[in-house]
Amino acid sequence: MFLATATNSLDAKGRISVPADFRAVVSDGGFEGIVLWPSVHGGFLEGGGMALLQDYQRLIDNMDPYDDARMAFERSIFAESRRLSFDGTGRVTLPKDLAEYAGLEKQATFIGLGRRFEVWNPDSYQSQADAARLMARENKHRLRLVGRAPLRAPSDEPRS
Amino acid sequence: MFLATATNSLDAKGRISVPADFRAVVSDGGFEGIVLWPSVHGGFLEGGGMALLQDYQRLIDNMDPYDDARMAFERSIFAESRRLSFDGTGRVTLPKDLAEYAGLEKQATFIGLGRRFEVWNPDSYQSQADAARLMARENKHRLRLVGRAPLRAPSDEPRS
DNA sequence: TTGAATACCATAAAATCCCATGCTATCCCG
DNA sequence: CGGGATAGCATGGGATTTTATGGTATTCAA
Repeated sequence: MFLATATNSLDAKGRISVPADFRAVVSDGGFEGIVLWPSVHGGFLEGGGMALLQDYQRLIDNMDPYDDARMAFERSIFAESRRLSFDGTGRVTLPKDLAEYAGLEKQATFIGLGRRFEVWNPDSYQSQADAARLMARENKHRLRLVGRAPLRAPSDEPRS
Repeated sequence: MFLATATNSLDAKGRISVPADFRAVVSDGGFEGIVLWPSVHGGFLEGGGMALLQDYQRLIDNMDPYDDARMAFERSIFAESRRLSFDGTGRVTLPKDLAEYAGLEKQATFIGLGRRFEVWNPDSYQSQADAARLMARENKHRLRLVGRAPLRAPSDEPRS
């Protein structure tokens, strides 16, 4: 699972260290590296290991061949994504167009989001994070762990 | 289940012993350590084992992919949380930013809350606990309603 | 041959491992 | 019941390894 956030530097050759925790996660897909693509949600990158891509593949296989969403999916993820392998010390070289798309220059922030991660310009991310925190607080009631929760009155988590 | 509370010391390197009871609980997720994140409810930390995070993962997986709240949760839970593994004697190293967020210096109090736990500055927790007790006393008449199931339980109706 | 991409080496800082010690609760046996 | 042995726990410090990052060499192709 991709967790935590870390900000690392891009060097003159466009190389950047992938956080060690993330490297440990992607080692399962059989490919020593990550996959990155420009996000359809905004000016940042999304990524994961090969295992994630295989999950998406399986998802798409189950969609109707002429479903619009399917084609959008195929185009926006598979067609746009790059396979970047680690060098000896766990860095990848960021293709120029991806760096440009996400506005990455000196540094980049890796954000762990469970199954996948995102790569942001550090400054742009800050405001995102603040907004997310606010919204999470306002919607906290939706995070109840109903699956394994014992039978109890519908009051909120006993945050005492 | 995380139960009871314990106060342990932070050493010069930022290490702190996780209460032995808690260590026994988290061993299930396959990862020998805990996960901690800054609470959105106040200046303290929340934590649990990997199993708890997997529960959240499952919950989020079932939300609409385009739901704004979903992204907010991903960002405020996965992105903010840290995976801290035990050393040989059951300690973890508290990242500086987390310690700072919760105002932890010499000591920290672990509070078991069943499925998860919290980590507080001992002083803050004390005053918070006092306030909670006071509020509980002032509102004790409301407590009668809390334990009750929404559709009335067979045992607790006075049945005049 | 020149440029770009890739592999290899070096280093400082940070995280991790490993061993030692005092304390406390528990057990066991007289 | 008592007192010593024992095991588990919290804590301290030094040694070792990993990580992030910079630079240099080498390969490959145009």
